[in-house]
Amino acid sequence: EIRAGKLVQMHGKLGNVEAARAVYDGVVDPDVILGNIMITAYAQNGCLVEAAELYHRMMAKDVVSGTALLAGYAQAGDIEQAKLVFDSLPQRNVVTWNIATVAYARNGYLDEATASFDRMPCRTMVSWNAMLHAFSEAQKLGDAKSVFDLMPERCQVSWSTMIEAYAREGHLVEAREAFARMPEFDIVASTAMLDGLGQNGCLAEAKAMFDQMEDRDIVPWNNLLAALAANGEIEDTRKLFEKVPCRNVVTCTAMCQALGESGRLEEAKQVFDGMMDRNILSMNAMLSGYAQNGEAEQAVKMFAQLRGRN
RNA sequence: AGCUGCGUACAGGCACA
Repeated sequence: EIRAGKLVQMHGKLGNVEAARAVYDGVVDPDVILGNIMITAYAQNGCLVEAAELYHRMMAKDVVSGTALLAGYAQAGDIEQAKLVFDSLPQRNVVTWNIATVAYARNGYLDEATASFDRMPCRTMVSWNAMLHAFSEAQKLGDAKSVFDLMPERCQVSWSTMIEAYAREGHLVEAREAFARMPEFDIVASTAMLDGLGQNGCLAEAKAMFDQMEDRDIVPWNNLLAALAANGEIEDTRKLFEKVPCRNVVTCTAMCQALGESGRLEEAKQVFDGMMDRNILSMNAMLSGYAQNGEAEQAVKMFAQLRGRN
């Protein structure tokens, strides 16, 4: 039964709801946890009707069942339904409250998010981090700082969120200071710092930060690439692009965009054609490349393709 | 009772903005 759970979960994560359901249906007497995994699989893929139906049909439910359903509506941005579900739940725990708080914040209801946070019976580190991030996103630096200072304890997520909040408002002094005060190294915090430096024109410092990083994943590469491109250093951008160990859509889209903006349409096209998986954003980059270089016809074609995807 | 663990739900960095 544990293996069935893993399977259902895996199919759900890959977006294959039918396969998940098939495995679930093959289990004779599914227990609560398996049912919860199935609800999650539905919820994460936007199958909210099915998720709700399963929830209501399940004989044995626990607090996770309802919370998983709530998470589905929250993720879909359906605040109304999410609120209805939240109010109807027989039990709520701190995760339930966290999801409600984040759901409000993500959909622009910052006051409701704050109210939810304030009304929570108890808070975990996740609750505090979520609130911190909510203020950061809403560009309420002062509130973010208050949350950060009031938190009973801070983890790496807290620090990187705070650094990002500073950097996004251009408060590099504070960002650097927070970064220096962090107890241990963290890849995400370093990357946030690097990006902040790059976005605010401190190219040399961003480079230095990049060189200092020991375990870089793709994101710092992409950030440095963006910083170079924003500085108009198209040659260096191109050189760096060649060196990126395993490029992803973001890398290629940024490169394509930069090449288009600098009038190198042929190269932009090459990068675009070499991309493994294109999405709306990469197509949009190519489209604006055509548009900016007077290729109206190609631009229109790309636009048609882009619409075909929706 | 206490401690420890678990197959399930929640928070941080990149391209368009």
